[in-house]
Amino acid sequence: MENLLRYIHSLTGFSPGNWRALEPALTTIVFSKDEYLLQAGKVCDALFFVSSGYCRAFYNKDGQDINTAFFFENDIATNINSLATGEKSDFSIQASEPLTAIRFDIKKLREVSLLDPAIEALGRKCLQQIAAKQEKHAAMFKLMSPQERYEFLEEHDPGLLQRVSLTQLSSYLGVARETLSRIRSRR
Amino acid sequence: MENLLRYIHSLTGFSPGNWRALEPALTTIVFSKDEYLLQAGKVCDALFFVSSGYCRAFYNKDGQDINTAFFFENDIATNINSLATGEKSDFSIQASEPLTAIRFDIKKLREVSLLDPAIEALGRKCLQQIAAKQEKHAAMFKLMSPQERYEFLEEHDPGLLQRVSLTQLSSYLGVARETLSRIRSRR
DNA sequence: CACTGTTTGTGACGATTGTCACAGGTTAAA
DNA sequence: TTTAACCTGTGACAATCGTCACAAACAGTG
Repeated sequence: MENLLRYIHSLTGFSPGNWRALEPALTTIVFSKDEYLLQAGKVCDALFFVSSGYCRAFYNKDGQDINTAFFFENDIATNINSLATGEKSDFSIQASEPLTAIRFDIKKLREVSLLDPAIEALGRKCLQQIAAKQEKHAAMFKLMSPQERYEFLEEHDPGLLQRVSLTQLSSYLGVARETLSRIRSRR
Repeated sequence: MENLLRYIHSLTGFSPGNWRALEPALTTIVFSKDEYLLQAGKVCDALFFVSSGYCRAFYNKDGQDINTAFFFENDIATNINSLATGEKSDFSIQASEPLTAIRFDIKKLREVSLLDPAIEALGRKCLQQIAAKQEKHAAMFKLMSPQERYEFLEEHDPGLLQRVSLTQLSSYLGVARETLSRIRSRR
C-alpha cells in the first residue's frame, strides 16, 4: 500500500481526502503462481497495481503462448483496449510467481472520478504511462534486430532479464527459444 | 472542421458551449508534401487531427528512415511520450502528401481542460484510442511473420496499402524493400 | 538419493530474409 | 520529347533464423 501511495504521488498531487475517495475502488488480492488476473475472452473490468511478484500478458497463438508484456512491482497491468471499449480481451494476464496486487475496480473508479478531479487526473496519467510504454516497445521491434533487442533490454531493463526465464523471454523478443539461447551464448 | 466535429461526437458528448471553449486551442494548418508536423529533437507541444492527406511518423536510424506509423483522415498524429514528459521527440512526423490538419495546442488544451470536464474527457478518450492503437500494432509484430503482417493489413487496413508506396511500407512492416516486393509478387 | 518433469544448450539442416547489383518503369520538370 | 530522379522488380549469394532432435543441467518430491 505504501508503494501505491509513492506511485500515485510520483504521478500527481494527492491529498488525504483524495485518498479516502479512491479507497472504495481498491481491493488487495493475493494470487498464487499461474493464477489469472485476466482471462482471454472475458471483458477487462479492472487495473492491477503490482505490489510484489510479477505477471505476464500473453496471447495464445495456435496453442502456443506468446508473451507481450511483463509487469513487475509498481507497474500497472491491464488491457486498455478491453477496458475502454468493453470488448472481450484477446490476451490473458497471469501471475508468473506468487503475486500481490491492488485491484482498481473500473466501475467504481469512474464513479469517483466524476466527483474528484485528482482521481480523474491520476487515471489520465496512468493512461499516458501505458501509452508511452507501448510506443517505446513497438519501436523496439521496428528499429532493432533480435540481438539488438536483447542488448537493449540488458541496458534498459536488466531486472527483467534476471527474473524472466529464457523460454518466457524468447516469445517476448519475437525469436525462437533456441535463437535466444544462442544470442546469450555468443556473448 | 465538420470531420473534427464528427470525430469528437463519436468519442464523447459535446455541447455548443464545449465547442466554444475548445476552439481557442485549435488552428487549421496546411502543410505541403514533405513538411514537418514534428521534428525529431524538438519537444512535441501539440496534437494534429488530420483533415485531408496523410503523414508518417519515422525514426532515423543510421541515416535510414524507419516508418512507425501512418496517419490518415480522422487520425490523431502526435508523440504521446514527448507530449506527456516534455522530453525531446526521438522521431519526426512529416506530410507524405499535401495535408490539412487541425492543430490542438497542448498548453491551451490543458487550460481549457481544467475549466470544462467535457474537454478533459475528450483528451482522455484520445489517449485511450492512441494507446489501443499502439497495443494492437505491437502485438502484430510479435504474433505474425512478415508475410502474415502484410496479409493482416490487406484485411484490416486495405486503404493503407493503396496509399503508401512499397518503399515506405517496407520499413513499417519491418522488412527490406526487396522482401516486400517478393511478398507481393508471390500472391 | 533416486525419480520425474521442466528448462536450457547444441548440432544439423532447410527456409526466410537481407544485401548488393542492376534493369525496367514511372513521374515531373526542362 | 528528353532528361533526371525516384520507385519497383529480380537474380545471386550470404547471413540469420526456425525447426527438429536430443543431451545436459536443474528443481522439486518422495
